[in-house]
Order: sequence, then C-alpha cells, then structure tokens
Amino acid sequence: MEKLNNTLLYTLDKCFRTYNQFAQRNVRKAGYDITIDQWLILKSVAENPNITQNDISKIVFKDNASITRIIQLLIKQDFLTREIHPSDRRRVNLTLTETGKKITIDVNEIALQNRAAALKGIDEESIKLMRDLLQKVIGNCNNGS
Amino acid sequence: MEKLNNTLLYTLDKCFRTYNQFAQRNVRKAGYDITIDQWLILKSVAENPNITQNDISKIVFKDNASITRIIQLLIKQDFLTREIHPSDRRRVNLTLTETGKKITIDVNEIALQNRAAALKGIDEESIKLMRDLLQKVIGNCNNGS
DNA sequence: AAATATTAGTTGATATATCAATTATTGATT
DNA sequence: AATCAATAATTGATATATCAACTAATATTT
Repeated sequence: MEKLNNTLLYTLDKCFRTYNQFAQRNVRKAGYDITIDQWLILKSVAENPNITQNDISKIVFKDNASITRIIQLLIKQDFLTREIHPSDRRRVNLTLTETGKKITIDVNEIALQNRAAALKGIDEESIKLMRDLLQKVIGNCNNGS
Repeated sequence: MEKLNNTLLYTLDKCFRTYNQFAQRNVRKAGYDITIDQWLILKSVAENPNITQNDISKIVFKDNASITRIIQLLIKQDFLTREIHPSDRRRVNLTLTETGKKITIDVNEIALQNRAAALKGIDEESIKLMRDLLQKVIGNCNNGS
C-alpha cells in the first residue's frame, strides 16, 4: 500500500481545504458574519436574477437539500427574501435585500484579494494549464462507468 | 463582479467534489459500507501503528473533533479498537480489527483504480507540474498574513 | 379530462466540519 | 512538591453534505 500523501488527489484535497480555510478566515477577520458557501449563493442570485434553486445547486456544485438549508439561513440573516414564482408555483423567486447586496459586494472584494494571495507567484500560463488538467480529471470522473 | 465559474479555485472546488463523489460511488458499488473519509483514517492507522488522533488529523487534514467522531463510528462498525495508551494516559491506542484490516486493503484496491481512472490520459509530467502548483497555492495560503 | 410522469423544492436521518469550551493527564517552573 | 502551562482527546452547538422519501405543482400521454 503506497503512502497516502504522495498522490495528486491527496494534494488536491489538501489544497482545497487549505484555501477554503484561508479564505474563510479572511472574511471573518474583515468582520463579516457569513460563510464562503453562503456568499457563493448570494453571488449566484446577484449574477442571475430569476435563478432557481436547482440551478444554484448546479453552479455551486452542492446538493439541492443543502441549498434549501443555506437559503433558509440567508433569509433568517436578512440577506435574501423568497416568494413564490408568479407563473410557476413550484418555483421560488429569490431577491437580495439591501443588506444582502452590500455584503455580496464587500465579500467579493475580499474574495478577489484571497484569490490573488493564493495564486501569488504563479503565472497565467500555469494557471491555464492547471485549469485544463482539472477539467480533464472532472471529465474522467463523469464519463467513466 | 466577474463570473463565478471562471476562476481556478472554482474549478479546483468542482474537481475535488467530482472526484470525491466518483470515488465514493465506486466504493459503494463494490459493496463496501464505508466512506472514503473513514477509509483514510483506517489507512493511516495501518500505515502508522502507534499514531495519535492528533497526528491522524494532520495527515487527513481534518479537525480533531471530526476525527474523534469518525473513529467512534469505526469502532461501532468493528473496524477499529481503542485502548488507553500504557505510558501516556491522555493518548489512545488504535488497532485495526481483522475486519478492519481486510476492508482497508480491499478499498485500497478500489482507490487505486479510481485514481487511475481519474488521471487517465494525463501524463506523468503534467501530474508532477500540477502537484507542484497545488503545493505552491498551499504555501501561499499558509504563509500569507 | 383523467391518469401518469416530471419538476421544484422540502424534510428526515445520519455523517462530517468547525469553533470554542472542557476534561484529564503530563510536563515545566519556581 | 505545588503551581502553572501544554497536550490529547472529548463534547456541545451549529453549519453543511448526502441520500432517500415526500409534497405540490406543472407537463405529457392516452
């Protein structure tokens, strides 16, 4: 049995977790009481008015049930409102409150800084290359039987 | 605000989740009632007898509290036993049961196949390059203030 | 139009993640 | 030796992940 920590996917795991913790820490340090996951959802609503929860779940790559629960919290925190969609009563209409709009923009600033810090010293070409490789892995996992 | 899905770290997130789901699905499909996370812990015990829970948490990159709870489940499933360490009563001694040993080895086989499938068509050099880049990101996240 | 299938979202159960607080034990200080 | 600091692990609270079962509404079929 080869050692755990020598595989690419172990490094991928580690990188993902390290970056998440780093990003979350910086958001808290700036005084915002929101998780990265919550912010991602606010951001998808901001970018796509009229979006369904189903579509959000695809964008942020989470389960439908998780989206429901995160949105419940966002409503409780007064970042979002939810109404029944007028023409399809199964759907919901999500709208950012003023507070929600503000925090989405503010945290976006921090996210940009986080990204810059995380990718410091890595050139554009390498980033592109890495993204292509990651896409290839994603493809392999989806197609394979 | 630039679109979410165009950043490297979004792709990283997606890749990580896709691979995890893919790997977990294959383990279930082979008939093993264990999560990848649980298996990783069994594997660290197998590779490092006398390991502490603290060390496990560093290896698998999870919180100490999570490790405690996953280990409780592993004991309930009869894959592990836990005793007090003879010379340091704060520590625990973890030992794989026979069932635990077997499943660790079996799932390792599946993990190897998963890895091969996920990395299919990607040459050694690219893998090394990607690993180095990921390490650099990890370094950036850890050093940065 | 009635029966059936599909779709959007919710809920329940269980596992895991994270942070903070706590316990028990050991190590270091004086 | 008594006090204090550090360490190993657990526990509580809350957020999230995942799967399956479910409700309500709309679309499709016959």
